[in-house]
Amino acid sequence: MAGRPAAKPRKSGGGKATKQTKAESLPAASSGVAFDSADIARRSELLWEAPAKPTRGPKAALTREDVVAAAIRVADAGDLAALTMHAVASELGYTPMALYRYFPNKEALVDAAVDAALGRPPARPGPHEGWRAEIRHWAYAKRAMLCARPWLAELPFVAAPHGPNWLSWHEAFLRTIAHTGLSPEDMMDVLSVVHGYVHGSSDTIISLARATARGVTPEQWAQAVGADLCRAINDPRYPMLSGILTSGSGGITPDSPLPTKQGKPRTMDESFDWGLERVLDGIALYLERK
Amino acid sequence: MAGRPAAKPRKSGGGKATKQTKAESLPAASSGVAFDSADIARRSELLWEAPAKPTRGPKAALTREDVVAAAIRVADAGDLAALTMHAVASELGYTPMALYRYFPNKEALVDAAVDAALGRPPARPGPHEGWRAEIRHWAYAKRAMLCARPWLAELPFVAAPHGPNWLSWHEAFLRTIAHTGLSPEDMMDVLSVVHGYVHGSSDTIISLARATARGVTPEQWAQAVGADLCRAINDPRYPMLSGILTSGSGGITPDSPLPTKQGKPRTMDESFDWGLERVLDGIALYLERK
DNA sequence: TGGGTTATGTTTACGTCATACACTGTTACG
DNA sequence: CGTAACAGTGTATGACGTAAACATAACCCA
Repeated sequence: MAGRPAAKPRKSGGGKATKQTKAESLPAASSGVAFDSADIARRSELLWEAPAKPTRGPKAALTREDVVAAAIRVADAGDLAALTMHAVASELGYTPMALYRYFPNKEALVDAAVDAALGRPPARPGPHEGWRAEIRHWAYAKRAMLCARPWLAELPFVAAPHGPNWLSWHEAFLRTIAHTGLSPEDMMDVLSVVHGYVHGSSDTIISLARATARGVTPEQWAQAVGADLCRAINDPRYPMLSGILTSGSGGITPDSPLPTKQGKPRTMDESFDWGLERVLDGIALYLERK
Repeated sequence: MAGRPAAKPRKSGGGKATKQTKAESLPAASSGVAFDSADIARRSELLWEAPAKPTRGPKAALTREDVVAAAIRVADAGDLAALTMHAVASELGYTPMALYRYFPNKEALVDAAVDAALGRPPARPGPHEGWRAEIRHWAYAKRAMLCARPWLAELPFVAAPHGPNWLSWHEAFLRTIAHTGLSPEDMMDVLSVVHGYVHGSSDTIISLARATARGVTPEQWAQAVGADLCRAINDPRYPMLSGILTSGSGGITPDSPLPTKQGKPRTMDESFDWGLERVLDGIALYLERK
């Protein structure tokens, strides 16, 4: 029963991805992110080197780009757990092992899919509106990108290999502060603080984005997360949290109001803006002092 | 061959964890983090409810705390991928299935291990040194905690269930700004911006911490990451990055200098401090304006 | 035009993982 | 002492990543 027609796509799954509705199985990241210095280097290598163009064998039916696009489609439709070799292969109508002709292992495929999914950074806003408006523009775009592809945020935020798009986002940021007179070290640190804030403070909205993508209404989601937090209320160990949560504000809210007390809790976007403005103020102060 | 003595630990592995030296297999988080509103609620439930104390059967040889402690030991010794039911069980000298008497599934065990691993937040610094020093203290402690247990940072940063320790860290933060006169909304947003910055900007040092925990010297690590970034040099698509990287600063550096050009690149701790001061400046400015 | 060579996709198999199920033995209440 | 509830075990199942072997297809050179 070995290899019948071969080199002919099987069209197994029927075309579309298996969808992997299997719900969640694992609770956590499964790591595997390489940290040996050699590993980091090897992983990046694959993001940059062009595939060797062979001339002898049969023509490849796919390209790396095809596989990456399929992987992104699968992850978009499900989540990071749905991104299996089987799912990607059947999305394309091939067997899982076919993918190994394009990527040496799953890690390499995911690395490539991640970089491709980052996409290009936003174009600079019209005329020169100043660094502040430009950083804001960049930060919103980054946040929107993560919300649009919540599975990217499922990746551990430890250093991943830096692909072309990853570098583009950083490059785009640096352009926003190119004319501020900052030293190279300062520029990198400004990048780090803004990038860090955007990344680190987006978890809640990303969680919401994921939930809504699965049909949970924002109200249901807020209810669940709120109920979770409200466990702290009346717990003497958490007097501050308790006070804030019962004050009618400070709750986690989607765009619609939360079913807590009165008050006007901020939406998540408003909270993000608020924090971003603090960060920008801090940077502005530094610029003034120089 | 079914169940011979039963209810007697097997001491299978010999005592210590299998170590799971298998290196990395998966490149990425495997998600599984629950996002249905019901799931979030159910997961938190397990973090708070005390296990039902039965009275009829034989005494349980372990407690949830024992299992959690073993899980943390396993994760500490390896990484998040090493944290398998098999590894935890054999760390304790039991079969994998024994753990299911304590936790309904792996997700619940990991949730519990994560909260336990967060530990208690730091004590407030001596006398009242002002909110700024207190936030700094908190931020350093959080960062140190993440570096000490890099596997925590492998978890996707999307909202996880909020256990007792998680709430304690937040509670401790709120105490640092309790006397600043901020509104509840502002307090939550200050928390969010600092927490977001600390979390989001720690990826590099956590990556380094992981690498060094595995025997990679900081120099080797910096070399590898630097070489990765340096791919951008001379690439016309990244003029800004290129310029910064060749300027001899802005490179990613451990505590020791990087083998780039001259200049005095900041250490990662210095960069973290720098960014944190910007954030604090922004908050201070807001306080002044009120 | 026809072998040799090499790359392609498939089949099969294996090891790891989480975990369902059935089982044996244990405990303490009635 | 019986019996019901529970502890830990063995086995099995299905998903996953991927190694190895294979059958085919395209190209090269003769």
